Amino acid sequence: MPSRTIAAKELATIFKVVGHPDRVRMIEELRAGEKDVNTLVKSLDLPGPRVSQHLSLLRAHRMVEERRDGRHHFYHLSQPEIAGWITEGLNFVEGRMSVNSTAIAAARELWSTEDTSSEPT
Amino acid sequence: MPSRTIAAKELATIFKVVGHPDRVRMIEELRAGEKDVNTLVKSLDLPGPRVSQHLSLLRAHRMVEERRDGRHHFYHLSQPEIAGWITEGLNFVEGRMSVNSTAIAAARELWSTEDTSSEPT
DNA sequence: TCGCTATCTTCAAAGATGTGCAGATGTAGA
DNA sequence: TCTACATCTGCACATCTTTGAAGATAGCGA
Repeated sequence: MPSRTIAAKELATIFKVVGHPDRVRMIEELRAGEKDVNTLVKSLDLPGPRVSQHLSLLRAHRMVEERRDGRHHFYHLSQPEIAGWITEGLNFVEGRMSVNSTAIAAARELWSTEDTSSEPT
Repeated sequence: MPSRTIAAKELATIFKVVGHPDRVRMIEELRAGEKDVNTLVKSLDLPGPRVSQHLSLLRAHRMVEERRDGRHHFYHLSQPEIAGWITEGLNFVEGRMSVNSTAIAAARELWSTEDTSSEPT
């Protein structure tokens, strides 16, 4: 199989994994640093099992890593730069139809400023 | 609906659209400039209707634009920079399991050098 | 003009995959 | 044991993908 076919398949996999609103939001939540499952459940306002499933998928694709402390499971991005890359996608969202572009601008504002990731002290 | 929810939904849509190997390859093919459908069919080695369907989806999301000349339908990226953005995703592919990383490196080589897009003379 | 061919799109149906939910099952601390 | 935290399982539902056949449009030659 030619290398560009392999690469296309792998890239598509990544895109597919990120291609869900809940998961996009989870990654953006984790941009600011590690969080435990319950915190995510509350801040995303989603049922527990659902968050758990999304995390399990992200974990399977090595996009997040788990750290356990007692009964708390903390997750963090294994490649924090991925959050910035995702945000860059907003450039291709703007200018498309059926989009409230002020909402996009606001989100970009929110997500570009919070880059306090994984830099311990 | 909060702006980050809207943005997450829109972003997820983009990711989902790009989240298919055929479509990744199509976008990378179009990076070098516009091509007609038959050329894509041959270079991707895919059945015609399938290419057409993928193009139709990309068109619906304003990622490509069509130009007709006789019986030929030419397509080009409406935002050529999107190809570079997709290639950046390779950074997050490398280092994951079950991936032949030399193939990824080769693909990056291929795709990063071909940036002769939409610059007419 | 008529028929033929090439190019491309659309449609419908079957199969594959992803999602959402509810309930059961771990796991750790009190 | 009881409770809180989190995951896992199985099923119904929805969406995506693939394929083949049919439809639209444009050029070409008799």
